[in-house]
Amino acid sequence: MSARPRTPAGVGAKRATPEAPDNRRADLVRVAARLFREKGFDGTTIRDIAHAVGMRSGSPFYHFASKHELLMAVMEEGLRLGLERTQHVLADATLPAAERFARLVRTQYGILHDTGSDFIPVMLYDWRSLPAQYKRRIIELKDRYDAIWQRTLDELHAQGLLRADPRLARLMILGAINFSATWYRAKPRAATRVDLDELAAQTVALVLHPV
Amino acid sequence: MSARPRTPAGVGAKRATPEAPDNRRADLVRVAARLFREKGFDGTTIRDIAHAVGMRSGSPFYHFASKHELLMAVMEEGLRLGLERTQHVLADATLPAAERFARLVRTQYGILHDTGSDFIPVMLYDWRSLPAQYKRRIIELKDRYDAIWQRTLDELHAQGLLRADPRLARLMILGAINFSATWYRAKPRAATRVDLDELAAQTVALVLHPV
DNA sequence: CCTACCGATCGGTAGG
DNA sequence: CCTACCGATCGGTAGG
Repeated sequence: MSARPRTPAGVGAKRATPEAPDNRRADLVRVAARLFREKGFDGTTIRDIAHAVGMRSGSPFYHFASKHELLMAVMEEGLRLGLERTQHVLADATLPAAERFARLVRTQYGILHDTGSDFIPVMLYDWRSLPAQYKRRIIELKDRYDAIWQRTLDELHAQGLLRADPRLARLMILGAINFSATWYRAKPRAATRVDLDELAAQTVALVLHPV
Repeated sequence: MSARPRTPAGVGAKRATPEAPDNRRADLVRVAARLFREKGFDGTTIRDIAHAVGMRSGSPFYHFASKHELLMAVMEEGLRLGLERTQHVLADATLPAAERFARLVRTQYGILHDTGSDFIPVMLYDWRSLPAQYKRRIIELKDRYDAIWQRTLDELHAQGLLRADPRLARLMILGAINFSATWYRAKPRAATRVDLDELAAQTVALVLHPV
């Protein structure tokens, strides 16, 4: 009956080992992301999450005041990680806009489909379940995300490489990519397999109009 | 206790008025679609649905064996209606592929956003909640839907108007359109308003490469 | 289609 | 972080 506690290794440490300070909370967020993605927010119980990290059913409430707060933590973590990866694409300021765009697209596919990248799909598909008061906070982060894309798309439009209103283009392109969360599987029948590099290249080919 | 009445439309019909034969079932499907779309399948109770059509909480089970069967009916109705509208676009065989494509796109936006068109969004966002046994039936209809799009996209690709693998193009284009279910509102601040005609035109501009 | 109801589940809490 | 538990909700059913 016990697959449980995980003795604190440190001397007087209460819950944090020196090597991994307070990673129980992080465990909960990561596992919750995976389960929410698989079964949805409503389809996942606190008990599911607790047991998946070796806790009893009441214990997650020691780390989170409510199930909704855990949902918000998942989304926040997703945007934090996503922003980091996305901003990294812009580090090289000498890159032509078209090349920068190709990397943004590839990065977004990674954010959706890399192993352990369950946070953003949860945000996309369980947005409805997030209480309004938490939404504001997440929207703030999401706006910074969008702004990065918008700058590059505006450039492409100015260069004549993008033939649609840049704001709508952003919504449509991110829509096309994000929707892959509903159909893309890393391991389909080997024959039909498309990897993320190929998928990204095809996305670029679809929307960029060479001059 | 099989819940399978279906009033015979004939002489001794029990609950059906002459003007509206057996429209209680249809009422349930329509109202369920709206509520599922707004609050999700798990976020909507049978009581919500029953009360919205003026029934008591147990009565929907006179028409549907389970909540899941009601969900399937919603999706089935959506695909039936969607297939009808989509096939209608193909009626004029003389239309050039590009024009046919433009109409397919516009039709799909209508299917997502016209008043009362809540069925397909439910399919898109609550697919996870449909039991596997029902999925097969819905997938069959969905495949016919996809096939219509695929034929037109294959033509566009052959004509050099579409610069991506046609199968991936279908997934990406329908993704871009379908994702509008998450952000498009018919009545935003009047200034930023985009109507469905404009949205469709911009989508075509984004992906078609004029030769 | 209604009344009356049940069994199970679930988020959350008290107290240690 | 665990034990033990509660109140509410919910899908579904019996019987008319």
